[in-house]
Amino acid sequence: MRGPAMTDVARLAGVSHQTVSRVLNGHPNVREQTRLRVQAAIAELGYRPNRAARALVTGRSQVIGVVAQNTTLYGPASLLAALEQTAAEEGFAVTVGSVRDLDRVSISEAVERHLAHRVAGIVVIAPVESAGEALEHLPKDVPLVTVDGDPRRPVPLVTVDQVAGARDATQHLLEAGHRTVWHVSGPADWFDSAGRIEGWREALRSAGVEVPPLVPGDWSAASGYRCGQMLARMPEVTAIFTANDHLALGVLRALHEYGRRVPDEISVVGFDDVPEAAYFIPPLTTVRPDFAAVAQASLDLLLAQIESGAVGESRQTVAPTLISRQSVAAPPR
Amino acid sequence: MRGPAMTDVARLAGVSHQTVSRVLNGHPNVREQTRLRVQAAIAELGYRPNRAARALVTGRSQVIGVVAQNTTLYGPASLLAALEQTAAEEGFAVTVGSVRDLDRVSISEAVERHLAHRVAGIVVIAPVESAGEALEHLPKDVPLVTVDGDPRRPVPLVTVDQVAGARDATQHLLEAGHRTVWHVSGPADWFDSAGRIEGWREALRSAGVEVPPLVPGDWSAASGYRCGQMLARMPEVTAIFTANDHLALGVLRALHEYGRRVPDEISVVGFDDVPEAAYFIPPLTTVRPDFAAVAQASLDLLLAQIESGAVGESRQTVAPTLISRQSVAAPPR
DNA sequence: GACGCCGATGTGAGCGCTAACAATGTGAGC
DNA sequence: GCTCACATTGTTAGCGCTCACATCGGCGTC
Repeated sequence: MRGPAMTDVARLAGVSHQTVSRVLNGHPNVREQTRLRVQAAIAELGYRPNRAARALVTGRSQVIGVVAQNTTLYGPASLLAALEQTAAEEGFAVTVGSVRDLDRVSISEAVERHLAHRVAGIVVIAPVESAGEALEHLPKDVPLVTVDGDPRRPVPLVTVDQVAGARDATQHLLEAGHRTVWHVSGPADWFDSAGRIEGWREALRSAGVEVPPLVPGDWSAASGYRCGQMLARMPEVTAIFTANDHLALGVLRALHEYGRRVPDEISVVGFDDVPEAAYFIPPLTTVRPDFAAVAQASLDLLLAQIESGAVGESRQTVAPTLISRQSVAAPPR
Repeated sequence: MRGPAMTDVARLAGVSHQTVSRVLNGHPNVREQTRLRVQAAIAELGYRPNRAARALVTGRSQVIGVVAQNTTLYGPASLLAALEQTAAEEGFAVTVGSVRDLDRVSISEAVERHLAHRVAGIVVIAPVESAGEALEHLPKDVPLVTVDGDPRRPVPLVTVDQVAGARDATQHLLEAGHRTVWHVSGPADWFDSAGRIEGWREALRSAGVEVPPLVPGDWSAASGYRCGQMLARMPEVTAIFTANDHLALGVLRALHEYGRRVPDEISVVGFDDVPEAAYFIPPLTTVRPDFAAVAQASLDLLLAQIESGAVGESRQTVAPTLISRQSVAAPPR
């Protein structure tokens, strides 16, 4: 019942199994004619090399493990998909090890599970404070890259340039003529949140503008709605930058309920550019991170580590793009 | 550099490697005292069994392959996450093999890739017509379950009861007093679409009500917007059931632009209950599929096949729930 | 007290592959 | 014609594990 093995192919092609192995791995010193014969035999038998056997002998499988928490959120889901796509192009499979919490124990366990499978490398999507510590106490002998992780830790890191994105968004609102910009943030322990807050503050400060108090949310439309209910009743608020699009959606609804028109009275800018953002009421101006680029960069870093054997420490930042739609206008006079 | 192997543990515990194996696999005939000694040795060395070696000798790894197309969409992403969660509880890892198109060649390739890794079973998320054929021509010797696949094919299948969900949605609108219900559908080649269309038609027919022409969309908010622009200009339209929430979002925006108030003039019901649906303007009444239940059912079916060795043929249907919010009201008089 | 039985443990083989080395064949160079 | 270098192919030995079977005691039984 088991499929054909290398020896079966070898027998059919009239060569040794080692020659079959050489053909499979693109070894140079194989005569063209032999190669063709082997390939014909492979095709005839429908032979597929057994990855498990290869992994056993080489000590590494062509699999990359991804550790992530909530792959239902738009960001992580997009990233995961992009990672999978990119990995496939490089001949790697991806296994997901999702995790209930991003604390030290959970992450260690997920990583250990991946190690048991002898993955070639691990990508940890570790966007929160609590994950940072875990990463420094991991086995050092496996290639590892962090995505959206702690910028201060000495671990290879790829991340969207949150600060730049937030600065762009805030500046965009200031340039539209607003005296200042309010910010509905993500959860306090997320680096993404922190970066976006920093970019927002930076933009306001360098414009010499008063920095209003932070309005803390938690990524969800629900919390955006709650924050929006508050902001809607403050007449001095004319511009809001939310840490993601779903927060913006909640804010938009609250503003709508309070009869505050967007963008005539209040302008709103989001972050993420979820596919539906263009169909919010009104269409949302937002900042689009390039998940494909993040995935590519992560994989490049990982593959470099895998090939060199050295554990790197570089970090890469991917710049996001401001997508201008109709939720921003000049403030009412 | 390689971690400790079974023999290292055996040596430390003063037993044979086979006894270690027995402890690891929970074999009954091991003396308690021996078991403890072995476990102590495992802990001391930080030993992790090499899955690749086990996969090699057993011919099956504790991995489940998932084939899916677009894991960025809310439905597939949720399903994947649920599948991963459930599999982890059963001691299985999940590898994703995403696929550009759901045609026969792409699916076969993805399945073959999984087979090369000797996965224990495969879950194919195959919601479109073109995938159906591929599934009948797959190797029969690997446990396989289809999710949201072709109800007419003789393949194990788990699916959300689209028909029932759509019927509920439509009936809900009829009960609110609407004379009939229009439907913005998903793409024609998706089974989900077909089921929802069927449920909608069924509900209308059994209420003895005229069935209006179908308005075909493609899941996206963009197409919902286009359809909405058309429906907004038809005074006789008072109730719309859209095949998913994003379509509904597009429809809502179009209606808003045309000044048609929801739900005062027109009621709208969606499908999926995306987390933001409660924060649409107005909050969307929708149908919530139970992804966790689908994942559980798929895995149960798969594990049953894995254990029995037989390729099953059962199918399971998971009933969705209507979530009532504010986008539905009685029609204007 | 010899016998058989059963629970606990050890032994040897082999899963399918790659890495290292050995053994050919082939042609250039003298 | 013979040697040497090099390209091509074969041989052997595991990788770390499980499976099938062998072995070893201790127990109850007659």
